[in-house]
Formats: sequence, C-alpha cells, structure tokens
Amino acid sequence: MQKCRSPKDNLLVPSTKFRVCPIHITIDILGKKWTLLVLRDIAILNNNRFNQIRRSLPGLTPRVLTLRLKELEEAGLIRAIVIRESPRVVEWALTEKGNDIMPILMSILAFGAKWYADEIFEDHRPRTLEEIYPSYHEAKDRISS
Amino acid sequence: MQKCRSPKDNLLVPSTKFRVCPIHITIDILGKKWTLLVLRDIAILNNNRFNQIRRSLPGLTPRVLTLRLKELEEAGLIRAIVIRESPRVVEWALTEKGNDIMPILMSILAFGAKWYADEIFEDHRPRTLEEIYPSYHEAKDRISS
DNA sequence: CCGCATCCAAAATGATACTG
DNA sequence: CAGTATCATTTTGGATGCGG
Repeated sequence: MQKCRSPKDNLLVPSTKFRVCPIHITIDILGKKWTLLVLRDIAILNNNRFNQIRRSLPGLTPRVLTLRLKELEEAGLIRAIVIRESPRVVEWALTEKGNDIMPILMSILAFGAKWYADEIFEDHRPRTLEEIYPSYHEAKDRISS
Repeated sequence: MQKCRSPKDNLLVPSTKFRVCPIHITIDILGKKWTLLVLRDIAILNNNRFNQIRRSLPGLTPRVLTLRLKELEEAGLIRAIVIRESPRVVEWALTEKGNDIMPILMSILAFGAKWYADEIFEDHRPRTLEEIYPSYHEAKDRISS
C-alpha cells in the first residue's frame, strides 16, 4: 500500500502520505493466531501466568504460547516479571506500548457485543461498550477532556 | 472465558456477565491471516475488485483470497455486487455489519501511527488518528453529539 | 484480463510426552 | 510452574492452467 487514495473521492484520504501502511505494520505484530487473545488475557482478564493463560485458552498449546509470549516481549508489548527462579515463576505484564492495544481490544469487544449478542448475553440484547464498561469510559473522558 | 473478573480489584469487570467472550467470538471471524487486510482494502482503500486486492497485497494468493472473501460474505461483512455476468465481474462492498469494523481498523491504524512512525512517515513523527483523518473524526463527532 | 480451480511444497499450528 | 522436544496435522504459499 503506497497510497491510501481512492479513485472515487468519497473515501478516506490521509493527510500525510504513508511509506508503509500502519494497519499492515500493526497486523504483522498482532495478526498471528492467538496473539490478541493472549493480550486479552494479560490486559483484561489479568491472567498473567503461563498456565493461567493456557487454562483460559483451550487449544493453545505450550509451544505456541511460548512463541507468542516471546514475540510480544520482542515487540515490546509485554515484559516478564520474574517472581522466582528455579522453579521459575514469571508474571507477564503490559508495557506502556502494550497498554496502547487496549483501544484495539475494546473496539473488537464492542463489535462482538453488538453483532453477536445472541451468543454472548443471556438476554440476547446487544450492548455498547459504555454499557459494558462504564468505568473504562469515564477514564477515557477524564483523559481526553 | 467464563468470567471477566480478576482476583485483583483494579481491573475491568463487565457490568453484565458474558456467556462467551466477545473478543474471542469476533476474532474467530476476523482473526485469520489476511482477513483484516482484505477488509482494509475494501473499507479504506476502495480496492473492491478481486485483482485490485491481489495487487495491493503481495503474497496473498488467489486461492486464499477466494477463501477469505467467501468467509467474509458468509459472516455478513461484505456482499458481492455483480457488475456483469459472463465474464463475471463483481465488486465487493461492506454491509452495514461490515461498516462496524471501521473502528477496529482505525484503532489498529492509530496504534501503528503512534509506535511505528519511523517506518510509516517520512519525517518519522508519530501522529494521532485526528491528525491523519480529520474528516473521519468530524464525522464521528457529528454522530456522537 | 478476471475469477477462480488444481496440484504440490512450505510454513504454521496442534498433540503429546517430558524436563529443570 | 514454566516451559522443550518430537512428531502429526492444518493452513497457507507458489506455480500453473482454464473457461468466459
């Protein structure tokens, strides 16, 4: 993606030209299988231990979880807090950069809560992010105003 | 993910219990390789023809593109507008549901524009979404207020 | 040229067992 | 507990062809 221009003029054109697409570059980091779900565990569910994440994500094998954690650490999104050596115990935490994936997780959550309410909520009623996490939105308002 | 509660109380707890995780269910749809980039092409770049998308995404083969387009159509995110039969020409467009992935794409873009400015912008300066797409934000303000 | 389909190779992921 | 090692399976990529 060299340019974000469209032949028709009714579309989004960025004010500055991209050398590479920001979406593409981000998806290279976050787009692999399990990556966003691992981040969900650490960022939202507070599952920050190896086997906690495994239990919360059936199908995710230790091999792949190790790969994903290494990649995320390498990318600077998470860091390992060593609680104890031998037998090693680590706790995974978001970095400042990792914290900035929260809006991504929240927009994904909002999409699900709107379009898959039938599976998600007992009463099958779609919900907005504001309804689900009032506190999260108050925090955002405090920051942006 | 049965519960979105954490042992510590400093974390996000949804106001309503989830039967399944909204993030998980959404990622089941959007999380496969190339899917979000195909949506980026249709939603933002206005590349809505088969070979347009192919040209814009080197490495994506016709086989996988066909698969992804079928999956997205099946999921109700895109629909085919038949321009001409025999030889068949179709244009892919977002449905109403598909339009709701825009916030996801935009949050991904915002993350990239903040943390990968070095590769993205000639001047290496991070940018906010508001700076990149002023018109998109004006539209959002009009809607929410 | 456009929208695929087919065949095979390579890469990513899964299952299971095992170790410090 | 937090991973490795090994091997099987699934998913994706590359090349090519084909009817319209």
